[in-house]
Order: sequence, then structure tokens, then C-alpha cells
Amino acid sequence: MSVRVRYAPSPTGSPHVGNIRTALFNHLFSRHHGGVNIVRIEDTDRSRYVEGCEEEIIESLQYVGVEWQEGPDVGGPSAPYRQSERKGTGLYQPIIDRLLSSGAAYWAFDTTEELSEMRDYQQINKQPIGYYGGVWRDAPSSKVEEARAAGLPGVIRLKIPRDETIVVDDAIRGRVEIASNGVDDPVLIKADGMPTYHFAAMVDDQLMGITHVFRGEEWISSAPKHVVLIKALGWEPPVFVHVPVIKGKDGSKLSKRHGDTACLDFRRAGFLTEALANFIALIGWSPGGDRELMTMDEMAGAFDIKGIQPSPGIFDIEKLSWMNGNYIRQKPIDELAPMVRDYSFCSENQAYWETKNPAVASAMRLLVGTWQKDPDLVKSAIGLEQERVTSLAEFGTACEFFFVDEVTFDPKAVEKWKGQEHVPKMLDAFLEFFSGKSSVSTSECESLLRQFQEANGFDKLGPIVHPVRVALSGKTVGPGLFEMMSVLGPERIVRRLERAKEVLA
RNA sequence: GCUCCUGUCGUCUAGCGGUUUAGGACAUCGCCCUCUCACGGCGAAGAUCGCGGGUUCGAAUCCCGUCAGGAGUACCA
Repeated sequence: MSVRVRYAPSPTGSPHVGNIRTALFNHLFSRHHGGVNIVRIEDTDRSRYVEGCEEEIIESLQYVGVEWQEGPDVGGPSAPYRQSERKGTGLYQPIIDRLLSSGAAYWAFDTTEELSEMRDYQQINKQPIGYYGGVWRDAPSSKVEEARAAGLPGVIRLKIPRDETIVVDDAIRGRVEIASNGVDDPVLIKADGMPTYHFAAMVDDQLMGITHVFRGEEWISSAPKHVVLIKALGWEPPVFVHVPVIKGKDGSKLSKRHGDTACLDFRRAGFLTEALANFIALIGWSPGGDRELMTMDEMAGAFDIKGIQPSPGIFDIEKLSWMNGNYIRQKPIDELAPMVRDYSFCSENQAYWETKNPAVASAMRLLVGTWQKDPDLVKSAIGLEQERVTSLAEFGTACEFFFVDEVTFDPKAVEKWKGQEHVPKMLDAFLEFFSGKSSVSTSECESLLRQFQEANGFDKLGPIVHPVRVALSGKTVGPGLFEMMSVLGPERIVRRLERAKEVLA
């Protein structure tokens, strides 16, 4: 039997990384088995529908590199792929009729007040809270007909059997047994006629031939309801794979107060597709052994449900950053440079940093502005910063000193070299060397500084290099000085040296 | 309250009854490389495998209990 899996988000907000991780597992699993991955939009709750959300879902999926063969955007043999549209085709009706006539489901006309009173009572009496039948589960058909004729708003509920053990087979945890008496009767069809998740998802999974259902762990407690439903319909349940949740640093479920959680925020923050995908796949999944840095192909090749951890994992942004830096370093410069340019140019990314850290946003704009005038300068600068940066966003601030007209001096750096005897003399000598030149090579710069070192009796290069670095970049840290000088070029060097003479005098 | 799930270094994890003085990675610290930072290399520290009982010649690995954390408990998904 060929594998068919589905990612079934509801369009209620921008997808969370945990959610997208489930989508990634679907992708990896279907690729591993040469199966089909389906995207299905679960939009049965009209009150929670968020406009534009479907686009964000698609974008998030594309960002992490998830591919699908059937979905609302590409169509497919099981179309439509939005539950609201599926409902419109009337495909749920015959199934619900079957359930009703076999007695597996029943109409219930409780009002919201009655339901909340019931829960209060259960709460006070320390009983399990939920709907276990009320007056409708076994009501005579005449009473139901009466209520329907009177036009009372009613729902259709699934009749969970009494005194039985419901078995849920979970591919990660194994066999889970639940006493049916603790499972309440779920609503299948709401008063507005829309199906609930419990009903629509199970029916659609069946109709779409889904073989494995990957979903969040939070679904495990409603899984018994799903197996009862499926059995009542005479179907074979799919393999359930309840993937563990992702938690924040403090151990609670990942949420807004942990910082970024929406998948697309990570793109805005400057994380590479490869890094995010690799990182989230490894929260909760391990290929076994010591493998960590993996391409999508490698992950798909190694993917196995047995490698999925049953325990929840914590999202560690530090490790993500390390991975991101790793992938950035691997990029050939011809690929990296345009990537940094596009990233920095994107107004959505700039807006993101504008609220998070305006200095980063302005550095990004400066990078783009400079690119338009002198792309080679920017490319070279990116090349020099490539190995000391951990996100696309950092290139702006890291390269900033290359692009500014006037460097910002780090007071501590100035403090250290200001007034040192050899400094003014050295600056003058170099000024003279660079004046009128049109370009310099790295090796020319190196020999210039080394000659000065020897001529002036310094046994180390430090006292020469450090003040010059401060003079040219304003900072104490950065790329190799000679490479930096070559990239800056004589013209900028001269201008900066002149200004530094005053500052460091 | 009720039900279910989970529990190996701070974090992600390897481990599937003996090859384990529990391995790797991130983070931390130190050394080396070196013009600084970073990269890279080497090394240190860090888990008596939640705890308590069993089973066994032998348990992180199997069983029971216990505690802790999490999830669900909607006409939301």
C-alpha cells in the first residue's frame, strides 16, 4: 500500500513552528516512502477564520521546503481540499445519515445554558466533565422528531459505547487503552450544519485514502473518539502518529511570550530554510547515532517514525543560530550575496527589525543602498563577514562600517590607542602611501604594515594592526585587516585615516 | 476534579539487558591557531539515566509503585 499523508491546518492564524514541524514530518515521511503529501485546509469554524491565513500557510510550507502533491492550490483527485467547500458538495450528508440510522449517532437539542449547568454540576460533584448523553442519547425518535419539527437548533453527537475499552494504536507510544466511560459524546455536526474536526477530518482522511495521520500530541486524548467513529463507519483506522509538542525555554508550551513562534517570523529574522528545517526536524526526531547537520534529502532518506521522541522538546534558539551560521558559511559567495541583498531589500524583513531593533533595519537599508551604487563592494564585504555571522540580518550591522561615510568610533577602542607615540606618525606614513592610489591588494597592505613594524622596532604586529583597525572601522573586532583594507580601497582608507588622525591624536 | 501522555548532562539527543568509567551536538570554561573577532583544532566541566522497590549473574534498558511535568476535558481545531 502506498503512503498517503496529509497536513491539515486550520486557518486561524499564522502557523506556528510546532505546527510546521508536523508538516515537515509529513513531507519527510511521504518522501521516504515515495508517497503522496496532501495539504487540506480545515476551515469548518467560520468564527475563527482569519483572512489571508491560507497564503501564510502556503508560504510557511514553502519556506521550510515542504512539498505537496495535492492541495487547495494545486488541486488533485480528491478535490476540493478545503473543508468548507467539501461541505458544500454534500459529501458529508450521506455519511451522517448512515450514522444516524444505524444508531451510532444521535440528535441532541441541549441549550448552551443547559450544557453549562451540567458542567457546573459535574465540577461540584467531582465527576468527569463532559457530555455523556443527557436526555437525548436514548431519547425516543418521536421526541427527536418533535424537536426537529419545532425547528430547535440541534447538533449530532457520536454515541460512545459504555463499559468498553477503546484501543488507540499510536505509532510512537504503542497501544493506548482508554475506558470508554471516560470519553464523552463529541459533536459531529454543529447547529449551523458544519461538521466539527472530529467528523470532517476522519471522513476526509478516509475519502482521501490517508494511511498515516501525523498530528500534534494534543489530539491523543480525542483519538478514542476518532476510532469509535471510524469503526462505526466500518472503516480501517489510519496509523496515528501523535508528535510531541514543542515547548519554550521555561518548559511551558511555546507561545508568544517566548518570542518568535510563527514560522514566518524566522524567515524575517534571517534564518535560512535549510537551518530551520534541519533544526525543527531534530526537535523530537533523531536519525539515530550522531548525525545532526543534514540536508532535506538526507533527512528524507533517514526518516523513520521510530526515531520520533515521545517526550516534548524545548525550542533552543541558540542551537538554531549555530546551525544557521553553519549553513551560511557553507554557501558559495555567489549564492550568498544575492540572498543577503534580497533579504535586506525585503520591506517585510525591514519592518520586522524596525520594531525589534531599528539599528538592524537601518543597517539593512544602508546595505541595499550601497549595493545599488557599488555591488562589488557589498559582495566583498559579505564575503569577509560570512564566517562571523549567524543570520542574514546580521550582515547589515556586520558590514555597516564598510559602507558608512563616517565610521562610528568605539570609545573604548579609541581610549586604548589614543596618544600612543607611534600612532600619528604611522597614520601619516600610510596616508602618504595610499594617496593617489586606485586600488591595493591584500598582500601590499600586509607588507606595508610589516615594513612599518620592522622599521620602527616592534616585535609584534599588534601595535600596528590594532590602531589601524580602529582608524578604519572604529571597532576592535572584524575581519582580517589586510583583507578589509583591500576591500575598502585607497580612497576610503585615505578619508578614514585623515579623520582618525584627529580622533587618535 | 477526571482521563491520557511523558521523565538520560542547562538544552537537543545516542543508547533498545552485558562492548558504558552513559556517547555526540548546542551553550559554558580553558588551551592552540592568530593582527582582533569569528572559524577551526584540542581539552575541561556537566546526567549515579525523576525517585523507590523488584526481576536478573548483570538494568538507563524489563515489571510494579511513587513523584514531577505536560496535554485534553468547547456546537475550536
